[in-house]
Amino acid sequence: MDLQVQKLTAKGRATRQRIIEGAAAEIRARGVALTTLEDIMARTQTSKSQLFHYFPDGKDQLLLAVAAFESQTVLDDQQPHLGALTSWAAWQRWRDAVVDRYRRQGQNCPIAVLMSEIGRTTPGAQAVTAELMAKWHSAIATGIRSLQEQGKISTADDADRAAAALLAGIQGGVGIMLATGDLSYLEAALDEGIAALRSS
Amino acid sequence: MDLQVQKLTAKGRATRQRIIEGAAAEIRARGVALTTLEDIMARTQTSKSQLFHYFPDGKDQLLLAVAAFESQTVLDDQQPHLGALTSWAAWQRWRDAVVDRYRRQGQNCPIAVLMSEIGRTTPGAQAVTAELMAKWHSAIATGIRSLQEQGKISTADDADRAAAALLAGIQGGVGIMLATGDLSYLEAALDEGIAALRSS
DNA sequence: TATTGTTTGGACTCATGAGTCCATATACTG
DNA sequence: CAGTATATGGACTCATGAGTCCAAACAATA
Repeated sequence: MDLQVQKLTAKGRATRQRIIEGAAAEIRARGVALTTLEDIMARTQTSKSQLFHYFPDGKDQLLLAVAAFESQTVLDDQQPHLGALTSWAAWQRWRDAVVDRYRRQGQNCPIAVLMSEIGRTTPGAQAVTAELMAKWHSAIATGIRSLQEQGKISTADDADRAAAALLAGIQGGVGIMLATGDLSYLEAALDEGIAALRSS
Repeated sequence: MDLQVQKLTAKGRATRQRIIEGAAAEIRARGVALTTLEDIMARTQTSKSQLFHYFPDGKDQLLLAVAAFESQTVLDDQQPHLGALTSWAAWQRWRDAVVDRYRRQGQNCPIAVLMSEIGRTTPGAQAVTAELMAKWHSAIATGIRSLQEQGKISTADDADRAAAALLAGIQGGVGIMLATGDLSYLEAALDEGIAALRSS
C-alpha cells in the first residue's frame, strides 16, 4: 500500500498511528463534515507539516486510513463472540455485546462513520467498507453453518442468505438508532433474526 | 412552521418549490458534502438573493426543507403497495416495488440522503427522519395486523416488533447497497423477513 | 396611474480550511 | 562526531463557498 512506510522511524510510526486514532475519535465525536485538519492537529498534538508528511495526499488519504482503522475496530469489538457462534448461548452473548456496544456508545459509532460518512466518499473507502461487510457476513454465515452441522438449524436454510438478512438488520438498526436515537429497531432486528434461525 | 409563507405569491411558491426539488436532485446526485448553493442556483436557474429570500436562515433551512420533501418521496414511492398489505400477493408486490426502485435508482437514493447525510446534521432534520421511520413502521405493522386478522399470521407474533425488524433490514440493505453496490442484502432482508412472517 | 410589497440580479465581504514552503530540530549511520 | 535522512513547527497562499447588500424589475391593489 504505502511504499514509504519503510522510511518511518519507530517514532514516526507512533505519530502516524496517533494521527489516525485521533482523527478517528474526532470524526466519531463530531462527524466527518465538521472535522477539520486543525481539529485533528489539536487533538493529536501535531502540526500541519506532520499531517502532510505522513499523508502526502492530504485529507483523503488520512480518511482512507481512518476507514481502515475503524473497519478493524468494528470487527474487533465483536470478538470473541463473533468468531465462535457455535451454540445458541454464544449467539445470545454476541447479540448482547452488539446491543450493549451501541447502547453505551450512542452516536459515537465507528460503523456509522464508515458506512455513511467516509464510506461513500472515495472508491478506496468504498472498497474498505465492502471488505468489512464481506468479512462480517462471512463470520455470521460460518456461525449458522456451525449450528447446521450440529443439527440445530435445518440444512434447508441458505446460510449465506440468512446471514445477509441478519447483517442488513444490524446495519439498519444502527442507522435508525443514529438518526432517531431509538435502539429498539436494532434489538428487534437481532432478536427476530435469531428467532427465525431458531425456529427452522 | 414558516409564518412568512403567507406572503408568497403563486409565482413565489413555485420558485420556492423549484429550489427545493432542484436541491434535492442535486444532493441525490452528488451528495450533501459536494452540493453548494451555486450548484443549486445553476440547476434551478435562481440567484443567490432568491435562495436567501425563500430560506432566510440559509443552507440549513433549505436542507431541512429538502429533508421533508425527500421523506415524503420515500413514502409516496412505495404506494399504493405499502398502504394495502392485505394479502401475501400484495406483500410480494411491495417487496418487488422496493427492490426495483433501488435497482433502478442505484446511488441516487432519497433514503440514503435523508438517513445518512442530512438526517444527522440538525435536530430539525433528525425529527423529520424520526417521523418518517414512525410512519413507515406503522404502515408495515398495519399490514401485519391485517394478515393476523385474516388468520394468515399467528396472533402470537408481536406485529410492532416484526415490523421494526423488517424495516431495519430494509434500511440496512439500502445502506449496504450504497456502500458496496451489492443489492443482494436488501433482497435477502426482505425475502427472509417476509418468509419469517409467513412461516408463523 | 400611483403606491406598496414581492421577486430577482449580481457584486461584494468575510471566514474558513486545505495544502505549500522553508526553517529547524531530532534521530539514525558510518 | 560528521553527515544524511527523518520529524516537526508554523507562517503563508489560495480557492471556495456562505451569507450580505443595494438596486432594479415585476406584480398586486387602490
